[in-house]
Parts: sequence; C-alpha cells; structure tokens
Amino acid sequence: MARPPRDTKRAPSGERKVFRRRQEILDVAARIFYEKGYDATSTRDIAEAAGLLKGSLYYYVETKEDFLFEIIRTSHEGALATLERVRLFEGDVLQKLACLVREHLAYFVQNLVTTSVYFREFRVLSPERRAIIAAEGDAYLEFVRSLLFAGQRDGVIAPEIDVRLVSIGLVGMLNSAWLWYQPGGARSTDEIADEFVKVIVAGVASNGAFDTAGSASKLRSAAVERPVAALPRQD
Amino acid sequence: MARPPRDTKRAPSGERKVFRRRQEILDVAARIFYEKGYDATSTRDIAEAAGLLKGSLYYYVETKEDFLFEIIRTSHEGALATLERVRLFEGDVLQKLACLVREHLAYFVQNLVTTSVYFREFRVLSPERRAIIAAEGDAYLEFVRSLLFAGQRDGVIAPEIDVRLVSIGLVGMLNSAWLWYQPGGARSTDEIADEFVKVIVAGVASNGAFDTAGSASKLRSAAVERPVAALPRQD
Amino acid sequence: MARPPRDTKRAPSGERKVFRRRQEILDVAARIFYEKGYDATSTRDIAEAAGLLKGSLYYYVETKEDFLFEIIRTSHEGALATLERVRLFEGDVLQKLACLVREHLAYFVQNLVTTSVYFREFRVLSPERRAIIAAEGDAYLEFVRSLLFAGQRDGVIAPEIDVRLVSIGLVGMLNSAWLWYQPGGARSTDEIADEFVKVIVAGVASNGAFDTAGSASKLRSAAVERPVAALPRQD
Amino acid sequence: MARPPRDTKRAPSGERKVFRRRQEILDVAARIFYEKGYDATSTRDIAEAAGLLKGSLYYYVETKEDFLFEIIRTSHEGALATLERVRLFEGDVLQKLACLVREHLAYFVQNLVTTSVYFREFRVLSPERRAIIAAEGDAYLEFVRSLLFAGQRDGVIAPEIDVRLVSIGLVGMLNSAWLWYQPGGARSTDEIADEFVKVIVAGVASNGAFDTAGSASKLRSAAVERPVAALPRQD
DNA sequence: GATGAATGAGGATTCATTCAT
DNA sequence: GATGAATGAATCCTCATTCAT
Repeated sequence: MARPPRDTKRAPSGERKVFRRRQEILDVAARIFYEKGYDATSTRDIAEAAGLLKGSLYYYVETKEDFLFEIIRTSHEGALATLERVRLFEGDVLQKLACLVREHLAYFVQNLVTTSVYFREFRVLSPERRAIIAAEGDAYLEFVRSLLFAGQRDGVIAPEIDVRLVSIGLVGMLNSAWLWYQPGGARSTDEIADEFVKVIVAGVASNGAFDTAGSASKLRSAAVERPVAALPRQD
Repeated sequence: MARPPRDTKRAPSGERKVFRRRQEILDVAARIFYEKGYDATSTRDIAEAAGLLKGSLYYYVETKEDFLFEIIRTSHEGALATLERVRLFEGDVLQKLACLVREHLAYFVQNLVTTSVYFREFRVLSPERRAIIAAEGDAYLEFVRSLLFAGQRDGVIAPEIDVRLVSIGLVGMLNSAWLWYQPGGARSTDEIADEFVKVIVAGVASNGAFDTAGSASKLRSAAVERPVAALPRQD
Repeated sequence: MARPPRDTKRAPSGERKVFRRRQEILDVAARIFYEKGYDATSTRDIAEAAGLLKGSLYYYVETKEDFLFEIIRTSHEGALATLERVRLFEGDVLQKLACLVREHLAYFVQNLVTTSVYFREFRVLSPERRAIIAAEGDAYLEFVRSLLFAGQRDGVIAPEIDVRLVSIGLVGMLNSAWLWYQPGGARSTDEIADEFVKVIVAGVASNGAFDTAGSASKLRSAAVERPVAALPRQD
Repeated sequence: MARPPRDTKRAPSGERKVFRRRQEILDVAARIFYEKGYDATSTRDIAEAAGLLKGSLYYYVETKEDFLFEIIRTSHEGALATLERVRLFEGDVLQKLACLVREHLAYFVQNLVTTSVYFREFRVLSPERRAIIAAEGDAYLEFVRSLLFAGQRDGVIAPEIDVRLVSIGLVGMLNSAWLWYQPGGARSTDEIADEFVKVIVAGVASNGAFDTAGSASKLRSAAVERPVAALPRQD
C-alpha cells in the first residue's frame, strides 16, 4: 500500500484533491495560453474556463506568472526526462542520435500544448525563473554535444564538424517542430522523425562525407558563447 | 529639363521628413520591442525613447500594432529579397543551397533586432495581418522545395529524401538563429554559415548517402498539409 | 415547506445586494447625466459620486454606454407601463385621451431626471440599442392612433382630422414637457394636465362632443416660472 | 450699385472670400453635427469634409464651439425673423395663429439641418452663449402669448384657457418637428401645417369662433412614413 | 475552497489646440 | 491662408490582485 508521497501530516485526501484541482486549472491555463498567448489571456479567462471566479484562482497560485512557470517547468522537465531513454538506448552513437531525434519529436507531439507555451512564452518569465529553467536546459545541449564528441572519438562522426555549432543547429531544427507540426497531419511522428534522422545522420556521419572543402572556410575551434538554449530553453 | 510641376518646393523634402521621422520612431520601437517584448512595451516607452509624448506617436501611426506590423513587414520583405541573390547565384543546386544558407544567416545577423521581433511577436499581429505576411512567406519555403526537387532531378540530392519535410527542417534550423546568435561571438557569420552548409549539404546530397535504411520506416508520400512557415513566417 | 435547494443561503440576499448597489450607481449616473450631459460626464464623475474608483464601475457594467442604456430603458418601460392604466380607464375615448395626457405628464414629472436623460441622450446610444428602444416605442404612438381612430368611429372625434399627423403633434407636445417643466413650479401637475387636456380635447373633438367646462379642474392663474424657450430655444 | 456692407477699409474682395469660405465651412460643420452629433464630431472630421487640415480651421474660428454657436445663432435668428411675417399678416388673431404655425413649420423644413443641430446641441454651448440665445428666444414665446391674450380680449379665444401653459404646449408641439419631419415624406409642409392649424385653432378658439372646414386645404390621406417616435422614443 | 466587491495602477487612444514655417 | 508636427490633458477601459466573509 503506497503512502501518499509527501507531506502526509493530515488531510491526505483533502490535500490530494487540492493538488488535483490545481493541476486541472494548470491544464486549462496551458490550453488558453496556447490558444491566445499569455499576455492576451486574462486571469478571468482562466477562471471562467476552470469554472471558478477570478479571485478564487489565488487560492492555488500567487501570481498569474505562477501558472506559466508551472506549465513551462513541467514541460521542460518532461523533455529532459526523454534524455534518460536515449542514454539507456543500446547502440552506437549514430543510433543514439537517431533515438534522440525520435524521442525529441515524440515528446513535442505528445505535449504540443505545453511545449508550445514553453517556446512562445519563455521570455515573459521573470529573470530568476528564466535562469532556473535555463540552467536545467543547458544539460540537454551538453548531452547532444557529448554524443557528437563521442562519435568523433569513435570515428563515426566527421572530425571536421564543429560540434558546438552543429549541436545548436540540430537542436534548433528539432525545436522548430512546434511551429509546423500539425496534429492531424498526413505523416505519423515516426515517419517525420525518420526523415529527419536520415538527413541529420547523413549530415554528420563521417562515412558520408561530402566535400565541402571549397565552401568552408578554415574553422577555428572557439565556442559560441551563448548558444541555443537546450532542448526547450529558448533564451 | 522641366522640373516636376508642383509640390516640388515642399513636398519632397516635407514628405521625406515625415517619412524619416517615422522610420526613426520605428527603429526605436523595434529596439524596445527587442529588449522588452511587445506586450511589455508601453507606447510611453516608445514615445520617450523617440523624444515625444505618448499622444504624439499617433501622428505617425494609428495603433500600437502598426509599429509591430511595419517592423515585421520590413523585416520579412528584406528576408525575401535575399532569395533574389540566391536565384542569380551561378552554380549547381548544392552550391545554390549553400548560398541560400549563407544569405539567410547573413540577413539574420545584419538584422538581428527586427528579425527577432518578427519571430517573437508574429503572433500578436491581427489575423488579417498575419495572413498578409504568411502569404508572402510561403514563397520562401516553396523556393527551398523547388531547389531540392531540382537537385533530385539532377541526381545531386538523394532521391529518398522527402523534400517537403526536409525543407521544413532546414528552414526551421536556419530560423532558430535569432535564438542563439550572439553579435559579438567568436565566430564570424561566414564561419557559422560554412559549418551549417557542411552538415546540411552532406545531409541531403546523394553522393554521400548514409545507409539509413535500418532506421527509417517505410515512407508514404503524402504531404504534410500545413508545414512550417516559410523563412520568416512562423505560424 | 421545502426551501429552495441551493443558492438559498447566499444568493438571494447576495444577488439583491449587487442589484441594489448597481441601481444606486445607475441613479447617481442618471443624475449626473441630467446635470452635465452624457458626453460631459466622465466615468470618474460617476465613480466619485457613487463612492468608488473609476475602474470599479466596471464590476457593474461593461461600458459607459451601459449606464445610459439602462437608464433610458427603464425610463422608457416605465412610460410604456402608464399605457396600461389608460387602457383600463373606464370612459369614452375623450376621457381616455384625457387620462393619457394626465398619465403622460405625471410620469414625466415623477421621473424628470431619467426622462430628461432619455430625451437628451437617446441618440448617443448605439444603433442597435436605439432600435431596441424604438421598437418598443412605436407601441405608444400606435396606441394614441388607435384611440383617435376609435373616437372617429364613435363620432366623438372630428372625422376630418388626420389621425397620424395629429397623434404625432400631440405626442410631440407632451414629450416637450421635460424642456419646460419646473419641479417647484406654481402649478401642480394636475393643473398643467387639465390645461393641456382642455386644449387637446377641444382640438380634436367633434363639435359639441366634449364639454370643456366640465373636464377642467379649477385653475389658478399662477405662472410657470421657466417655461419652454421660445421658438428654438430648448433650455 | 450696392457697397460692400461693412468694414470696407481694404481688400474687400479678399475679406469677402474669407467670409464665404468661413460660411462654407460652417455649412459643412452643420451637416456633420447633424449626422453624427457635436460631441462625436472631431475637428478633423470638419476639416476633412471642408478640404483642409485640422489646424487650418483655427484661421476661421477660435474654438470648436464657435462652429456650433454660429450655426445655432444663425438658425435661431432666422427663426425669429419669421415672426416678422406673422406680424405683418393681415387677419384676425386666429388667422395670425394659423400663419404662425405655417411659418414655423416652413422654417423648420427649409432649415432642417441647422434647426436640428440647434435643438440637439443647444446645451453644449457655454452658459454665456446659451444665455445670449435664450434671451432672444423668449421673444418668441412672448409673441405667442400676446397673440393668445389678444384673442381672448377679442373674444375669439376661449377665456378659460391658461395662456402661458397653452403657449408652451403649442410651441413644444411645433418644436418637435425636427424629430419627426421627413424630407421626402408623403405630405407637403403645407398639408402638415394645415392639419396642425386645424387642431390647434379648434383647441383654443372660443366655441364657434373658427370654421375648421374652411381653413384646411385639401388633404390627401397618404401617411407620413416615419413619423415621430412613440412616447418616449425620440428618433 | 470559494466568492464578491473593490482596488489602483497602468494601458492605448483621442482630440482640441498651438505655432513656427 | 494653410500646413505639419507636436502637445498635454483627458478619456474609457483592463486587469492582476486583495481580503473580508
């Protein structure tokens, strides 16, 4: 018999009910933010959609921004969690890369509303909160980089590739999904992912080297200081 | 040589003066939108930065949204104009593709403020105005597609690539630049572009084909109905 | 005796309270509109007079025009309601006509503020709202007409009278009351009404159908202090 | 050869031109006030309709209210001038009364725009200006009264009538014309006037003093399409 | 847990008016 | 005579937030 996870002092079912209600409201809020944008959404909109009055929201939350933060944090953490599956994936670097692409896109698709809110509204968060998300988010980019570095070490990824820049581009590409993915589209997520995998892996793999000698200038290895946020970070 | 009949004394310099002042204000507005976001920017912020009073802005503009629209439209049209240079570029498809990547990134870098405002705030535009931009914007994606199709016809681009999806991914990748590009970064735009070119071209080129057969599921050829917006479109 | 199931504890007194407060504010607004005119009255004026802040008005109303509409609608419906008493009045057509004049004037006098606001500001209402009022309002004129027509049928009203035109003139005359009626004037409403009755009935009655002397109460000769402006004056 | 009336020191034609232009602008303003109401009309509306810019109006006028005052004053003086014709009319009191009704209505019809503006907007004038108009205006009512008193002296007007009240009612009736008169209506002004004359004269005349049948011109029975609003309707 | 009533600061916008040119 | 650019005060309205009940 599982115990209620935390804070069990009393009124366990009561507390859980509040928790559930709160989650309901957050879901409602996410959907409205998704549809109208954060700034264009009033607390009244949220309250009405959740079936209570404006003022009553403040039982669950302290400021309107709290809604946004909770939504973004949850979305972000979910995205980071997909990395775990990539880590556990058995295969070489290229296969892991393919796995990452698939997981990333799958997560987007399954969480389109919150993911979109995250990407659209990240910047309205307070600097402090932005920093919290950003810190976690760097881990994602770091993971991609380490994957690419490992691939170079293993010889399956072209050595002339600038890992920092390419990882940014790759993540940027995947992160654009919320802008074009259509829930009822003609392709399954898997099909979309496969297509991306094809191009990305071919792009970075060493055995498929394309002679870009002519067009590429000599690359110094200096890093781009403030690269793309990680998976879901956008600032 | 006859002089233009009337309006000559005042109108040209006069009209130009309003025009110039208006442009000044638009530039100021763009910068503030860039720094604080559209919704967080008050008309008073703009007015003060431009050296007039709140109300005086309305001599140049009818609504606050007009500022945004003007900024976005200009940014968007500038981006579309880069396609002309790609069209005129002499070379095969892969070289043209490389050219497009360079021009795209160069435009972003040189117009970071307006481009960023465009991407961040596109959705606050009224549906009508969004539609205006979107309509023009489809041309960009269409161009990329025709380029890839031509490459497949010429045999330089892998035939198994789904042009629609890949063009979306490619454009999505380039469009993410505003999120990570740092004006004073260690890399020149050319270097960054070269890096992207390397990966992209390698990714789509047929001669460097990577065997993705294992990872790719069977692809049906149905199109994605409403794929990513064009270059600068985002909705 | 079962109590109404829910909402009973709070709702009735609660709802009534808002309702009452709203009515208070409407009354205050009517008075200020009466004194300064609608356009010259700011929401701040209303709020201050009602003892709240500008913004707080919008808890009770959605736009400033709502105040006006509510005032006018109430005034209008009250006026229409007087017709009921005329309908129930026992007597011949001429006596009913006399009754109508008295009721009409009595209503004006007892509701001078709202009636005046109605007449002064009717045109600032939106076309939609104007139409709502107007639709109801036609009933009044229609009633007067049917009364006059009935009188012609009965032979008590001169057959050569154009009922449509005369009813307009009659109503126009009564409706001018708000322009000249003085609350503290030397004449009672009854006396004023009698005077009008005399002239109107004499004006429309067939020869000999109405005994002027009988219907008039004893008139004192005191003047109405601030009567209607002259020809075109209206204040 | 008539000399320019006043202020002939110099630039007679120049001054006249300004005068004419000013009158043009006043006419334009009157029409817009008539259509939209004074408060809803901006100086820009007037300027545009007159073919110049907002600021340029102030060459002709010092404040927006000046437009209104000029319009109302002109309208008012024109109305008063009709009294002259009534004074000169040869006939007994009842005939003079009939003449007054006709002149009054004729003036309204021929000056519907300015008359309506006068009635609608009189109250937005400053107290000082209102007083100016009002002072002149009392003469009108005074004239009507003296007419009725004379009629009582001559025995053609019923002695039991309260002249003050009845004159108010009579004028109120005539003054309501702007609310219901329709330029393209089925009745001529004369026909309308005759109808009013019939009732009014019958209403005030001593028994048998006035032959109703004789004074009325032949009446067609066509209806007035959009007559006065109902009781409290005013549009 | 939720409501109802209000707050108070700030928002975009309007507009009569001015005045140097 | 008219323009163009700006003023500055006022306007209606929005909205996140509070708190006694």
